[in-house]
Order: sequence, then structure tokens, then C-alpha cells
Amino acid sequence: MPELPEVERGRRLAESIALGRTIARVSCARDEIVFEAVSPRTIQRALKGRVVSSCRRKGKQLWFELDGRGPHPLFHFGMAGAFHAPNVAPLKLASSGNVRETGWPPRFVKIHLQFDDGGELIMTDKRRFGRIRLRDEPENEPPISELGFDPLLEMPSPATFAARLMARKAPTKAVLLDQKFAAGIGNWIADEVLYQARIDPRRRANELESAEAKRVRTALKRIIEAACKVNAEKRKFPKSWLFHQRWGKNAEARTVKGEKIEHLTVAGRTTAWVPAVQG
DNA sequence: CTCAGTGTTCAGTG
DNA sequence: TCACTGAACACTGA
Repeated sequence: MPELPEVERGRRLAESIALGRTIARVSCARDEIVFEAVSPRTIQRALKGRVVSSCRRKGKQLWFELDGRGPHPLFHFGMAGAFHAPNVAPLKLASSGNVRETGWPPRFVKIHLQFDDGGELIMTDKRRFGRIRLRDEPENEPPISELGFDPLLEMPSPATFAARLMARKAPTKAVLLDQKFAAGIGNWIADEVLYQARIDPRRRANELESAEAKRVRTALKRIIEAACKVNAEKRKFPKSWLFHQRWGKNAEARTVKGEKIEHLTVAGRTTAWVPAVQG
């Protein structure tokens, strides 16, 4: 699920549960893949008894700053990770409104935090591409230190954006997916941006006109802001977005305007595009 | 049973 | 060394 807007949703959820609270209890799944080289004991020692002083995000990386000293916990949701709290609908059920979450705790729990005021927060990951790490100075160490700009928090000016994009020679979609260029863009956002900016996903970034590169920035900004504004609830995305139709895998797939949607592989990822608009 | 998938990493290539 | 590509990773659900 998680691209920038979904991770931002997770950050906000974590903030509502954890900010200013003391972590009273920590339980971890035994999973040496998700807990990359960190033992459950180390995690527990790092977190228990600590106050969460902020919940931060850059791109798809999410971390808590603990009061006083590190190390601080860093979370990445991979392909199928999420935060959950009791009585908060998970993202896939969000379309039903204020649905009480069925089943607590959820399946695929990796870490379960309980706070001094009774609040609880769980990270799940059903595919084990997610990671939970510890970092002394999260922003100054990999992976966060290697990320490009966050398009919600630190979008460059049109001129700077265009210059950076046009400095790359990979297909424009590959550049958008590169977290060192911009942090937080994943497969569906890249396709949506290129559709709305009317750019063929295979076009080499260094062959774009400056005006085209600026259209990419405009579309990216609009899409990220709109998706975050509705808390990443997909049914609230504008009806005109390619997003809603992109997995109509059959040959009949069309945008709401009736344009034919086709599928390609670009940068190793399935790519939905609309030749009539992006050709 | 087979395969794609809202991601990242790393070996291999030019 | 840099930039880029494609396979591998792990596992659920269609």
C-alpha cells in the first residue's frame, strides 16, 4: 500500500497515538528480516520507558524521535506494511467511514507498542519487505540521508526541479521512482504524474523540454497534496485520476474520458499509460 | 498451481 | 566511478 501519502497517513496515526506518551510495553515478532540485524531485546531496551517527542517522515521512511537520546526507531512499510491502532479503520476499509477495526490485534504483527495512557500502535507487514531499524541520528544516516527531496515537505522551485530532472538520462518514470531523486514516489504515483503531465513514461528525462519537466512538477505537487489531503483514502481521489482504472487489466481498460489505457514494463515495473494523451 | 505486486537492493553492464 | 537495468527477495491473494 505504501507510497508517500499512505506513509503520511501512518505518520499521522502514530502521532495521534504516541506523541508525548511514554512507551510502556514493547513486543516484537521474531523476524530477522523485518528487524534488520536488530534483536527484539535491543528494540525493547531502546524503546521501553521512552517518551515519543515527534513522529517524522521523509519519503517512505517514518521515524520516531525519542526524548533525550537515541537510538530512535525507523520504520519502512515495504510493499505491504501499515500502522494500526484499535478502533481505527485500516486503509483498505477506509472507504466505509468510521468502521471499527475487526479483530485486534490484526494479522502479521511485527511490533506492538503500548503507551502509558493505554494507547496502542501496531506495525504489520504481511510480505516482509518492510523494515524496522534503529538509528542514532536518523536524518544523518542511511537510508534517510541518501533520499532526495520530499515532494510534500520540500518541493524545489520549478526551475530547480526541471534542472534536476533533465540532468538524468533514464526514462522519466525510472527517475521518478528513484528515491535519490525524489523521496516517496512509487509505481502508481509515477504513472499518475506522467499521465497528468502528458509525458510518455519511456521518454528520457534529459530529452524533455523545460516546459514538460515543469508539468511533471506541477502534476506531482497536485497529486501528492490531494492524496495527503484525503488521508490517502483512495475512494476520495478525484474521479478523473488514472489510478481508479489502472488495474482494469483487460483490453477494454479506459479512462473516464474514454481514452484507451495500455500497459508496458518501464524501469522493471508494470506501467499503465494512455497513448492518446502521453504519446 | 501460477503469477503479479503502491518496494528496495545489488550484481552486472556500458 | 557513475548511471542504469533487471533479477532477486518473501509471501499473499487472485
